[in-house]
Order: sequence, then structure tokens, then C-alpha cells
Amino acid sequence: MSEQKIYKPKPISGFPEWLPEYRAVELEWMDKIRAVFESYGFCNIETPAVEEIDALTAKGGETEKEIYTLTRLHAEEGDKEARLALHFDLTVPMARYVAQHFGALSFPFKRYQMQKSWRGERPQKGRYREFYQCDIDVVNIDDLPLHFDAELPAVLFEAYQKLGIPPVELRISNRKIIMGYLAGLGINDPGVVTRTLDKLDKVGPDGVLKMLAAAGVSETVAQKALAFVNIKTADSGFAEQVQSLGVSSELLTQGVAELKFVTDNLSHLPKGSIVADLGIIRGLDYYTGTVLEARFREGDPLAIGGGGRYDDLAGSFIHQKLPGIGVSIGLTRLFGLLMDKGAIQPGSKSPTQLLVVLPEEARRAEASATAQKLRTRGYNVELYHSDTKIKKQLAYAEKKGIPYVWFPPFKDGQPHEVKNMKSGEQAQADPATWAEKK
RNA sequence: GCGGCCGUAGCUCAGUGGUAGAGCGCUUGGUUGUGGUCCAAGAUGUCGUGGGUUCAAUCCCCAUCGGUCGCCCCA
Repeated sequence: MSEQKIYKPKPISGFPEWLPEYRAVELEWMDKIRAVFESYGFCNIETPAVEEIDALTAKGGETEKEIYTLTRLHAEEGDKEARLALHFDLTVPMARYVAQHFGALSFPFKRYQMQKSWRGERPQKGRYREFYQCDIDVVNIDDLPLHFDAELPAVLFEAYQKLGIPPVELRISNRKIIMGYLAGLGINDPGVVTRTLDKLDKVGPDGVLKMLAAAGVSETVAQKALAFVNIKTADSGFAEQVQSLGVSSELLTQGVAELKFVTDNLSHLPKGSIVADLGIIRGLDYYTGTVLEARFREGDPLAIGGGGRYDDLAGSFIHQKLPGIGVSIGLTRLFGLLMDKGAIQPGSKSPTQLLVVLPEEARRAEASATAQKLRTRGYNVELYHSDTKIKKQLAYAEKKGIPYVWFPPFKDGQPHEVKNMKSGEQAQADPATWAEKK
């Protein structure tokens, strides 16, 4: 034993990591999500972890103060790296990417990205400082058919379905509706009002009214706004309810028509999975039309995904009008929430399917060749690392959850044998022909 | 940036003003080529860090760092 001082390892808040058996599940999820995205023709890109600070902040907004910037430990004044920072989402990097490779891309550009993002905020339940997001976006030049506003939520929903998690619902609205409505009410600072209304789930109607009063909104207007965001319908019935509130504006009418189109085109999804919810507003200020949030139908009201339409995402990067719509799965949040509830069934601790026993050092060459033979036939095979007791070698397989143990000949002329660890059965086998019984 | 709670073996935690324990895990053994159960033995801690009070502090006080939950904001 060394006398070396140890640095006691500790978790870093907001930077999650999982044991192999759980990471295996996370990887499986990513494969499934990816398969759904590709089945709709989305291609993959990966952008660097870092962007220039100027690129990240080009759009402005609240997220700015959460950006992690990059410096070298021994940075000197005027260090060039100081202009770099970690991206806080995948949308801004995509916008930059599209603008940069504009001439080489084909439009509508449909891409997905599954990468980590970083935000320097205080972690809490379902909230991390390093997290995976799985984004899909469609970007086009000048105009983007409304049809995509229905297709992307459908893709998102299908991805959730494939994961085998508790039922998810998509709550959909359209920014034009709330903006048109508030304008009709004569509210000139929709930012404060929408942010307050967005908290309805958390603070309740009374809380919202109080906060609105504090923001200088009159009681009657506040009541109307509250009635508005309470509108939730499983189909296009919201349209009548909006009309009955007696406010009208061109923007409002347009928004209602768009949302109606979207809900109508999503009516094929299972009952209860789509809700037109005018209380969905969403913080990100680049959204201009359809907005949506995904959450579990029961339990935590936290968003496990979301997205929306933006009229002009890359406007700060290129003189081209590039409207788009994107949705995103908050993979780490989704996974973390279910982990906390103990709802993730752990996978295997190791990908190994077969453990080849090493009977004695003198037989290593033969055991190694056996393992290699089985690998060429497509199995994941591990050769036990030392010639310790068979007992220990089996215990190792047991502990790692390796389903089969392969016994090469212990003496010349003996046959190979394979043992099924679950049933305990053991039988002669040939490495060239053995197959796992399903 | 702000507030509540917490910080004791690898993990989950108990405990006392006189320098520490349980369960799980880990290692070894229960002979000859076979695991999961059982039994036995064993290893492990500057009781987060710094300061103060005290004859004496893991326990009291202060600070600090870290964790966690919440606020702001957000997936």
C-alpha cells in the first residue's frame, strides 16, 4: 500500500454519470431515437462543443449568463481561446452551421443532432449542467410548409413511444395566438406577462394573478389572460373557446388557423397524447409560431422535450431568410427523472456474451484461439485474464451477468463445453457451429 | 445570485463532549475442473476543510467548501 495522498473523488453537481448497466440503457435509447429520426429522413451532424462567444450570444437572451466560457489554466492576457465558450443548446450551433455551409446544403435541410450541452445554472431535480439533447430541425429557404409543424411533433411522439417509458403527451400551442390575444387586450409588454403565465402550473391561478398585479396589469385584463391560458382541448375545440373570449386580431386568427391545422393533422395519434394547450408559451424568444412541450401524462409536470417554429433563425449569421421548426428530447432529464424514480430497468453490466475459461496458463493459446473463433462468428467474447480457480472464473461471469461460459478442453482430446449460467445446463459444443438457443 | 436541509468506511446510514459502529459491498478460506445460497475469517475511515470554546471535540459555535431541494431561468 502506498502512502500517497488521495484526492477523494466526489460527484460534481449537475454533471451526471451512470454505472455501466444504466449507461447501456441510455445508449440503447439513443439508438432507438436515432432510428426514428432517420426513418423520417433526418441526417446527422455533429458540431463542436465550443462556439465563439459572439456566435452564441448573437441572438441575445437570458441564457447568456449561463454560458461556460473557455480559458486555459495558464492563460495569458489576450489569449485567443478566451473568445470560445461551450454551447448551451444545439439550435444556435445548427443555425451557425447552416449559415456557414449554406451553399453546400440541400433544402429543406433536415438534420438531427444528439450531443451534450452545458449551462452554468444551479442544478436541481431534472436540471443538469451537462446534458444530452436529441434535436431534430427542418430549415428551409424563405418559406417552410406548415405541414412540418405537424410532422415533427409526430416524430417526437414516435421516439418517446419507442423508448417504452410511461405515456407522454404533447401540449401544443401557437405563439401567434397568445401574442395576438395580448395585443388585443392592449398589453404592451408581453414578455413579463407570458413569463408569468408560464408559471401557472407552479404557482397556481392566484399566484399568477398576484404576480400580474405586481407587474402593473389590471385585474380584468389579468383575469382574461388567465382564462385564456387555461384553455385546453383534446382537439380543435379551442378555436371556439378563443372566439368566445371576444378579442380579435389578425395575428390571433392566423395563429388559431395554424394550430387547428396542426392538431387536425395529429389526430391519428393515440387519444390523449395531443393537447391543444394555450398555456404553453415557452421561454425561448426565437419561437414565432407553433410551440410545444412534451411531458409525462402523469406525475412530474416537468417538460421532457419541446420545440417550436422560428421564422428566421440564422438571421444574425446570414442575409437569407431561413425559417424552421425543431423539436428536442431532453434525454438526460428524461433519463434522470426515471432513474430517480427507480423506473429504469438496468441493462447488462457488460456486453460480453461468452466468457472463455482459461484452464491453465499452458493452454492460453488454445483458449485465446477459441475466443477469437467465436468472435469471428459475431459473438462478444472475453477470455478470462488469469488461470485462477474455475470457481473464481465462474463467479466473475456471474457477477458481470455474462450469460454463457465456454470451457475449452482441459486436456488434449477433450471436447469443448458450454454452460448456460441461467439454467446451469452444460453441454459439449463446437466453437465453429455453436449457436445461442433463443 | 438568493433561501431551506445535509456532509461519519466503496455504498446506505446509526452514534457519543473523552479520537467510532451496523448492513450491504470487497478480499480470503470451506482441498481435487464449476457460479448464484450458506458458514467462517479479514481489510478499510486525518467522522468534508479551517478556526474557536473546552482539560478534552466527530459531537457545541463560527467560517469555508461541497452535496441536495427550491427561487430566478430553463430540457
